[in-house]
Formats: sequence, structure tokens, C-alpha cells
Amino acid sequence: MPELPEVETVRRGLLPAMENTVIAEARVNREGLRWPFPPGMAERLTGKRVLGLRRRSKYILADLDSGETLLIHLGMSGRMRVSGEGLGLFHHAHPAPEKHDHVVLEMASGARVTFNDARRFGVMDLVATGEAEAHRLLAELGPEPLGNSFNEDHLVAAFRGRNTPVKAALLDQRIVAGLGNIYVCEVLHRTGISPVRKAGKIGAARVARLVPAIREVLGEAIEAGGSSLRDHRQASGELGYFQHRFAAYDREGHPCSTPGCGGTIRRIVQSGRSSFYCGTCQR
DNA sequence: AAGGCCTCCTGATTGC
DNA sequence: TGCAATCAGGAGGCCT
Repeated sequence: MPELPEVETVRRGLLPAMENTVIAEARVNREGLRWPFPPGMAERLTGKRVLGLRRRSKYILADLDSGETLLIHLGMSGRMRVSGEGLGLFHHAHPAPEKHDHVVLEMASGARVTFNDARRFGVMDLVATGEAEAHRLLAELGPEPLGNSFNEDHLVAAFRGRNTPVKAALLDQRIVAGLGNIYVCEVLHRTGISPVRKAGKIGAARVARLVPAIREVLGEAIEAGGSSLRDHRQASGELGYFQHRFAAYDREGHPCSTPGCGGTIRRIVQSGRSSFYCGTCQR
């Protein structure tokens, strides 16, 4: 489910339930997900206060008063459900457990946070807070696309000499951290750049145009509460609605929405993943 | 060492 | 209706 806007939406959805709140009890229903959970994870979470929730790329970082940080990645199918009744902030009394509920956090407020991940590509790990950024999964990440260090100079330099399609370059988390298949398709459509074009062969002016386009697309998607495909819900229980604004992703056969273009959105496969684009206005 | 391919896993959808 | 093939929002790890 989750690219940067979806993860940011989940983070915001978790805030009222978790921020400045003690984890009364953590329950762990399996050994791990993509990798084994760290030793004693349930004990290291139980009784600890969540000082804050940060996001880095597609990771959520929960800083605990024990000096450790819980690192969360949702993979492809990971979701967070918040349940319970508290000051009108939480939507439901606790519903029945579901298949693939792997980690449950009972908060002292009465809220329950449930991590469900059918495909188990997700990750949970614990790291000393001061070393969170140096964690092996975070250390190589490129700049945050909504931050100041992501700028035209950075992207032009990162693309220089790269012989890979721009689609793959933008999916490379070392170049810019947080884009996934959907938003790369949208950004390339918005900038009129073909996904098959080699990153190193795009003129600097066109590469530079990607920077504001990436910021705009991600910003709009966050504002819309992310994208909800196949009815997947966000942590708050609400549906995001950015999927209704897709110009390219999952729109094979539809007319291109670029004014005056008249082309049709096509689907091709690049490095095993679908790319949706208009061959008429994306060159 | 950049680039491409495979893999992990389950579930929904499509096609026959 | 059944069953198999295909596809899915990620990304580490291995190979060349």
C-alpha cells in the first residue's frame, strides 16, 4: 500500500493514539515479518512511553522513553488499525482480530494499535534512538523529497551519467527517498517525461522540473489522505482519495488528460513493474 | 560498480 | 464453479 504520502497519512493517524502515551502492553504473534523481530521486542515495548512519531522516507519511527526507537516499514500490504474509544479520537470499539494481525499495542489510553500485514514484506526493528538514522535500512537513503536538501542540483547530479531508465532512477531510494510506483508514474506524466528515457540523457532543465513536480504530487496526495487502492484503509479508518486524481497510474486505455494531447495511456513493464504513461505527450 | 533480475508472501482478480 | 495464471503500492540481495 504505502508510498510516502500513505506512510505520512498513517503516521498522522497514529498520533492521537500513540504520541505521549504509554504502551501498556505489546503482543507479538509471530517471530517476525520480512526479518525476525529483535530479541525481546514485546518486553522492550511494554511500559514505554512513545515520545513522538517521526517519518523518514517510507519508515515510521516511534521514539520511546527507554532511549530506543521502534522502526516500522509497511512493505506492500502492511496496515495499521487504530481502535478503541477515547475522547472521540478513535472510531470503533475493539473489533474482532483479523488474520495477519502480527503485532498489537495496547495503549494506556485504551486505544489499540494493530499491525496487520498479509504478505509480511513489512519490517519492525528496535534501535538506539541516537543511532536510528544510521540503521542499515536508513543509512543509504537519499534526501527527503519534501525537504530542503532535495533540490535541482542534487537531482541533476544524481542523474548525471546514469544509464538506467528515469523510471528506475526515481524508484531508487538512494536518489530520492519515498517515491514508489504510483507517484513516479504520476510525476513523469506531469512533467511530460517518458519513463523509458535514460536518466543521464535528460537535459538539466527537464530534470530540474521534476523537483517541483515531485513536491506537488506528494503534497497533494498527503492532503488527500494518500491513495486507497482496493479499499485499503488508512490508520484512522478513513479512505484516502488521491486515487481519483491519478492521471496515469492504473489508467491503461483511458484518454490522456493533458490538455490538447489526445493520446491514450499505455502500460508497459519495466524491471518487472507496470509503468503507465502517455506516449504522445511524454517524450 | 551500475544495472538487471529474482525473491520473499498472501490475496484478489482475470481468463479459460 | 473451479482452477490456474497473473498481478499487486517494496526493496534487499545476488549475479553479471
